[in-house]
Parts: sequence; structure tokens; C-alpha cells
Amino acid sequence: MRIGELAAATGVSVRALRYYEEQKLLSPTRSPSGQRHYSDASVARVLQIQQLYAAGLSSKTILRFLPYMESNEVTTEVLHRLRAERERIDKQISALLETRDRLDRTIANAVEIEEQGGVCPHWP
Amino acid sequence: MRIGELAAATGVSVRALRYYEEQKLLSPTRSPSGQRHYSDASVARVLQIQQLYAAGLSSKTILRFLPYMESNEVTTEVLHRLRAERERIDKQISALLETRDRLDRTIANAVEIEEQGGVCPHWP
DNA sequence: GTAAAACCTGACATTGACGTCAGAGGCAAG
DNA sequence: CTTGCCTCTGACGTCAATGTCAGGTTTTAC
Repeated sequence: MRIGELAAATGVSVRALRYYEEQKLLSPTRSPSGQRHYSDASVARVLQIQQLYAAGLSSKTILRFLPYMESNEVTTEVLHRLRAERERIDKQISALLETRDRLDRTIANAVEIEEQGGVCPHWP
Repeated sequence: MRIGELAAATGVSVRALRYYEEQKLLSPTRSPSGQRHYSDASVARVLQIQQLYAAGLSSKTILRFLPYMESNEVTTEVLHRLRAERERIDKQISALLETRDRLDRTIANAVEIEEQGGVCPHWP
């Protein structure tokens, strides 16, 4: 499949796909004329890349881990990094949970006030 | 307290504190000579700002919410935005949980292989 | 065969949250 | 008074993940 099709299939821009290649996250084959050609498996790979980006991993980090999330060969070195990254994500989750709770309390508080007729924000 | 002290107290750089002021997140008073002067309450405020940044909120979003997380006056308008942001954070948490699970499976898999003597990554 | 659509490379532009540097002024200690 | 540290403003630099544009080639559709 060509780059435009892959873009359509994944919802990722053509520019982004070329960027992923630049970052070595993708290695499409080339037609004689130089056009990129992707396998069907690329769709899943791109989606996974997107998910990792969404989790806050950088392209460098993704590059280090992606091969090991697809195959099974893991050095203890990489295992360490995987665990470190897991910890980082864990902390981020905790921080987000705390922030969410804080938002929840703010919202609950606001609703309560609203129900009481509450503090008018447009007070004279 | 002066800017350097606040920086030391919060672990945030002096540059960042000036940036926060630029974004209207802080409004220190000024000494006659123009030096910034912060109240003790600024410490907590800066820490909260940091937490919201860490949760992925932009300075604009923080600016909208911060007053309402400290006082109690909330318009239905802002309430809507609070809920929207809560939803966004919720989705981000889900994505992170999924990624963490994925990492966990990868790690577990790797450990299993390792215990079996497994695939040697430095194979001749 | 020709035009439209898709593709190529290369390069500069953007956004956010700062870092960093220059040049100048402010302030407590000896 | 001067030394040294802190602070000021202003401005340019950075980094990551793209967007966008220019100028040219290739593929597809009629």
C-alpha cells in the first residue's frame, strides 16, 4: 500500500509517516521510481506508535522499545529501560488520577453551590 | 519573598516563574525598584501549576481553571470546561493504563524467556 | 495523450515551555 | 566604595512533532 492509503487507514498525516521513517520507526520498501510501499502490518504498527506517543514517549524511546514489543528478543539492558519507562508511566498515571480527583472535587463543590442558588459570579 | 527564593522553594526555575507571570498565572507585587515580591501562598500556587502542567494542561487552560480551583465561584460555562477537561484526562489515563499493561506483558514475556535461558541477544 | 491526482525531496514555519545570554541596575558586607 | 550576588528587560535559541510550500516526477483516469 502507498503512503496516502496508509495515512487514510491510520488517520495519521502523510507528513507524519515520512517523519516516522526519518526517525527509523518505519522502513517501507521503495518502488523503482522511489515511491514508498508499506505492508499491511504497517497499519497496526503506526497505530501502536500513535498510542505510545499519546502515552508521552518520545520517538527515541519508542524506537528503542518497538522492536522488543513486536519480537521476543530482549536484552537485560532493554528490560531495565522497559521497567524504568513503566515506572515513569505509573507515576504519570498517579499524577493524573490526583488531578482528576481535584477536578472532581472542584466540580462537585461547584454543583453544590449551584443547587443552593449559590454564589452568583456576576455579583454587582 | 523574592524570585530566587520562590524558585528554590518550589524547584521551578526563575525563568519559568517569569514565564508564568507572562501567562498571567502569577501576579507578584513589585518593589519600588521593580523587583518581584511573592507571598507565601505563591509556593502552593506554583506547585499546583506544576501539577496541572504535568497533567498535560496548557497554560491557557490552567489560567481559566486556577481561579475556580482556589475560590468557589464557578459559572456553568466554566463548569462545562472543567467537565470536558476531566474527560480528556480520563481518556489519557485509560491510554496510559493500556500502555502500562502492554509494557507489563512485554516485560513478563521477556523475563520468562530469560528464565528459560532464552534467546540470547548477543548470539555469535 | 493529456490532465488530474498522488508522490518525491528539501527546506523553512509553527507551537509551548522554557534555556541562555547580554547589558544594566540593585543591595548587603567588609 | 567596591566586590559579588541577585535581579531586571529583551531577545534569540531549543526541541519535538508535525504543517506548509516550492518545484519536480510518477501514476492513474479518461
